[in-house]
Amino acid sequence: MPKRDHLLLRLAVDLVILTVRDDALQVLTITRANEPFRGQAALPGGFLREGEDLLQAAIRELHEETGLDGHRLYLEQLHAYGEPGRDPRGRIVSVAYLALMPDLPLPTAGSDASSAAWTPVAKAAGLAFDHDEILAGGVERARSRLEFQTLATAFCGDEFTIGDLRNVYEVVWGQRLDPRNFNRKVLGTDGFVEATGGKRMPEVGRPAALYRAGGATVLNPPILRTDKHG
Amino acid sequence: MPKRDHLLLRLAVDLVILTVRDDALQVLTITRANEPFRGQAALPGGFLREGEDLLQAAIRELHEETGLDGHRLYLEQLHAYGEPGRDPRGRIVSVAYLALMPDLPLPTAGSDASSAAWTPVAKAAGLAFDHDEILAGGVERARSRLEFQTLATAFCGDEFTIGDLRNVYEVVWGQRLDPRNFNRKVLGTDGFVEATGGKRMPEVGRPAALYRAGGATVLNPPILRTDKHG
DNA sequence: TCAAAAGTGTTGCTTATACACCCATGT
DNA sequence: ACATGGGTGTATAAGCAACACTTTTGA
Repeated sequence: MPKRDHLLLRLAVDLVILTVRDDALQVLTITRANEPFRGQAALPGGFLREGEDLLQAAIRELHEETGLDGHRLYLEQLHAYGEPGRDPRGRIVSVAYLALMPDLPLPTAGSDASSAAWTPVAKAAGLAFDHDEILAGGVERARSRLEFQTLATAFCGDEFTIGDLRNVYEVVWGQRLDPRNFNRKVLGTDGFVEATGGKRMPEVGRPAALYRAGGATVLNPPILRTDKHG
Repeated sequence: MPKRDHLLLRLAVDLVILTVRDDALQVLTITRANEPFRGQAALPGGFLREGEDLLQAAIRELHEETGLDGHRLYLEQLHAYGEPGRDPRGRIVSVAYLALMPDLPLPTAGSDASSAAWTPVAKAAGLAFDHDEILAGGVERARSRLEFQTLATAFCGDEFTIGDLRNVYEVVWGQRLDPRNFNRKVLGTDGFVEATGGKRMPEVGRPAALYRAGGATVLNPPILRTDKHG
């Protein structure tokens, strides 16, 4: 058997970690401490280890970079990138994962050891490697997922108002939604959210009922972007 | 840097090649000539080579197994599988690709060198490795794609009737569709199909107009499965 | 003339959208 | 009182499923 059938390579797992923060869709980036691309922003990630599944590696990297428990976050595989020249260090294939999380204070943030920072997706150009492309794929996946699945709740904390949820949609899609119709769509979908019974006082205006994420994952009927079709 | 950060592995590309044949959704399987799983059915695939992109590898494997030009087929990446124990030969991560093609005679079929054969998806249990799971993922992706994209035409030849196209949907979804409504949906979607001007005589009944694939890829409005929501 | 598949018209139900309107709070 | 966001009701429009009906062929 020819040698070329036995190409050995390393496998990286890169993370597109998204949150909604300050009314903007933001992505967690790190500043590279080593060459190549030293000092440049990049997506967090690392190499697959022995005896480790891809998802396990994604959860581990997520924990290492943010201190968060990846088991409790929404995490899905995005795409594999394997262009020969994509990493100057050699032949490295990357499997990208998408993580969605609420705007929590990062446990490792503030420590000198961590260079993780939130960057608005709209300003996150010029990432290292092919991470611009990976980020674009992750953002588009998230946008699309909101249409057909209930995971907008993954951007919210344990308790949230319908207004919070609507804000997630508006920020992720970059599009205004009718608050009244949105309300009914969400409450009319069994298992999307369930009332906690509590209320939250806004700075101004009527108190809003609080909800937590329901058991459903598919969103039927879907909540469609109107400008979806180019 | 610890050694475990430098795990070397091989990367395989496996293909879920689907067609509609004899009114059934069928998948191309090969019979394994070597251990492990010698003599057992499996999805076609092979190892990534030096200097080769993942998609290039998929196109190459497709050509080697079927003799077909992968550049002319619908081909998309499905998912990466990396469970440590998935391949007895060692640490092998597999990236699965989905290919859709019309029911053409395979150029390599019939030759002793090739063990490629069409197997109805409904009967394709017990494949080698984790290929049952990969196949299931590919089939579900194809079913879902038909709802929102125009690629049902990828299952048809250069020229086809609306009835042919409807048969693709019915077979892939395992669901009957109203011929009259289907007709209007397809013809009412700009760029889905364009008339060639020709007609085809069926064995019995009125001749049907012939069409070829149009330029559109997104299907707006979508053609939805009714039983979609479990 | 009949069977079978292609294709058109129409009806009525189901949804979505747009927007009028009311509710509950802080200032 | 009024500004502000939360929430309900409703009319109009659009979409789709169901099905009656016509067309075009071979036998």
